[in-house]
This record gives sequence, C-alpha cells and structure tokens, in this order.
Amino acid sequence: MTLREVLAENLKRHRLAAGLSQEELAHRADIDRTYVSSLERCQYAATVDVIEKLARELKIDASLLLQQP
Amino acid sequence: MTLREVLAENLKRHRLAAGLSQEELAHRADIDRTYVSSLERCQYAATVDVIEKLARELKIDASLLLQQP
DNA sequence: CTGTGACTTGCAGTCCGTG
DNA sequence: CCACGGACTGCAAGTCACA
Repeated sequence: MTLREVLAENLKRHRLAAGLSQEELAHRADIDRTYVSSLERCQYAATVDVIEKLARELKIDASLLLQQP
Repeated sequence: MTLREVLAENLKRHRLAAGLSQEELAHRADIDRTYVSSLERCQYAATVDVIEKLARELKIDASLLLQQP
C-alpha cells in the first residue's frame, strides 16, 4: 500500500463525505478537474501545496489525507 | 502557517527525536542530502513519494509529518 | 459526472561545490 | 553537521478534446 494509494482513497472518501463532485472540489480548490481525477487514480505523487488546497476546501486537517486505514 | 512550514517543523523535530543528522536521514531514505536541508527550510513542496520515504526511515506514520501543532 | 491520452511548462529533486 | 549556490534532469502541474 503506497502513500499515493492512501491519499487517493482518503481524498475520495472525504470528498464524498463532503458531498462534492470532482468538478466542484477542483473548482473550489482552484485546480483542474482532470487533475483531481488523476490523483484519485494514483497517477501522480501530489505535492504538499496541492494537499493543502484540497484539505482546506474539504475542511479537514491535511494529515487526515495521508492517514493509513 | 503553510503546510510546507508544518512539514519543515515536523520533519526536523522527528529527525532529531530519532537522533539522525540530515545527511544520515537522507542516505537512509535514499534522497539527496541537500534536499532534506531544503525541505527543513521550506524551499520546496515535497511530494507524497518523498514524505513516504522519510516517514518510513523515521518509523512514524506519514500523516504525523503534516500534522498541525 | 468521470476517465483518459496527448501535450507543454514549471518546479521537484539530484549532483557538484562553498564557508 | 548544516546553509546555501549553480546547473541539470525528470516528473508534477495544468490544459484540452473526446468518450
């Protein structure tokens, strides 16, 4: 289980819990829709800057996105 | 307080707690010596791949490196 | 609404050195 | 042991069309 996969799962779970689509979250976090899609499919190793934007819009602590199940 | 700064502080604190120098940690995590120094000075936005390597050698959960004080 | 391939660009990350 | 610099490479970052 890589950290990319952990991030992907946590991102999707918290996004759905917030009732947001990939598009809505992307728009609010000011990043591209397809990039959020890429992250949820483990295509890239996100930087802390992106994690910060996502966590802010999901209204959660950034560390929750990297938390192992 | 940016997430880069949070990472920088947590990295330094956990590194010292493990009794490792920047050089030793870098060598064990198989990343560049000067890059660990750069991260502790908030020069770059680290990727989750690097965070994973660092956390593994520090024997802590990756989420602890992004945890807000 | 989301997955995907193709593409360009800026920065993450490396390697050499210095005081 | 660490901060800091320059130069380099590869990938994250960001955009688009299409299914």
